[in-house]
Amino acid sequence: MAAKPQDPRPSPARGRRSKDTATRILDSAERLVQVRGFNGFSYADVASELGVTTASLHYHFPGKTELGRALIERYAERFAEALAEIETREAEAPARLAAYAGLYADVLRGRRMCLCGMLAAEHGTLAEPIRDRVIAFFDDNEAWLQRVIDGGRADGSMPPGAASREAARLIMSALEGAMLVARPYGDVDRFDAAASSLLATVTRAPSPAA
Amino acid sequence: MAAKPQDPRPSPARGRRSKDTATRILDSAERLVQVRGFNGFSYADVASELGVTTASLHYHFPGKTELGRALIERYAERFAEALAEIETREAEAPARLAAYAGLYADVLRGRRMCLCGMLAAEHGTLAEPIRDRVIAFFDDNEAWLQRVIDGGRADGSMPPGAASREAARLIMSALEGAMLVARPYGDVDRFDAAASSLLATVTRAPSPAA
DNA sequence: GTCTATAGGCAGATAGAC
DNA sequence: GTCTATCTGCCTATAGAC
Repeated sequence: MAAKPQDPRPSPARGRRSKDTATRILDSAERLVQVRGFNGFSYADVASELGVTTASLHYHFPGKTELGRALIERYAERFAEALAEIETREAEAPARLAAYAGLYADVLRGRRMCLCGMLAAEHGTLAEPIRDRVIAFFDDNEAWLQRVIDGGRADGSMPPGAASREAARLIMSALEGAMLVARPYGDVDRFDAAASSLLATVTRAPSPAA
Repeated sequence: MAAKPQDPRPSPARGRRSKDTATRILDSAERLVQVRGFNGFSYADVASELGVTTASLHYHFPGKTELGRALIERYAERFAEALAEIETREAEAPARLAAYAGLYADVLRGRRMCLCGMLAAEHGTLAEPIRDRVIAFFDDNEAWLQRVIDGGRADGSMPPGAASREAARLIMSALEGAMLVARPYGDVDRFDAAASSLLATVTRAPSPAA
């Protein structure tokens, strides 16, 4: 569903050769958006990185909006797969939350911002199809987090507490913010520290007073 | 130290007439950066908003970098004043933290992102003088929060807990992230909910287990 | 201080040859 | 699919008149 029908396979035999052009465009553009922002990169940047012309990019993605749309769709797809993988790998809610934070840390280690966090900052300048998908990404993340929290409370691995929806929103927002702030410092430790103290407060039992 | 010597006052008698041009430029550019990002606005945007030409802007701020620098400096100055005002108005640490979060909520109500949060997202494309000042802004905020937390623990208005520096970083990062995420939704309530559950966890006593 | 005029470059985008 | 060539428009920035 990404960009083209493209079933009549091109030359590289589709086995495990070099990726096709559309994929390489997405890879390059994705990194550029995560590092420089959607308004901070151009077709020319991608083209020169790939050694092709901008006309070629326009063949695969007619406009910057379509490229952006494809970028988020692929990103959200991969993120969803990573979340599913966490659920099969980690049984308990606290470990799942820690692994979730680890996903963010991995992105940050590549000196990148979360794609959708970046687009959220620029949302005032984005076309509607892109805005909509940014929101859908956040909604999906929240829903997953909420399910994890509810599950953890049900099986006793998480203490009871405030509404799970609010907790889910806090976790996602705080991790996005921790990435945002850590990046100018070039300091992943700063993110890790924020993430672990966040998860510590969410995971620990509520105070006796509560 | 903002932009010009400008002591030989111009026509408007400097009493309480319309603001001078440099100030009006800063006001317009500030809003544009907070809504659209530094790479999402142009001199032409500011000029048309003010009914002047871009050449006039270049007289006051030779380049976009100098404008950005002036923008942050003024923003940081005003933020510092707001923090000082909070300290005189609120005696106890929890109230001070709530007022701090209220500052962010006010910005968000104007449909704006924190200026430095926005610039942090774009930091990969910014000139060094701007990057440096973004970091300085965050450092100042963290230092203030840490002092508030330490003070609250000393006077008993805050429970003891993990390192105050980490707590300060978490608060600032989480509030920046809550703004970032809430803005595409156009939903200030979403921010308020995240802020209050954040402050609730920071303000409440640590768990019996801890 | 603000203007007109303009330079010079880069942006996103398209037509049409190969 | 990818290229060359080109368009139009916007961008930052400057020179010089008023």
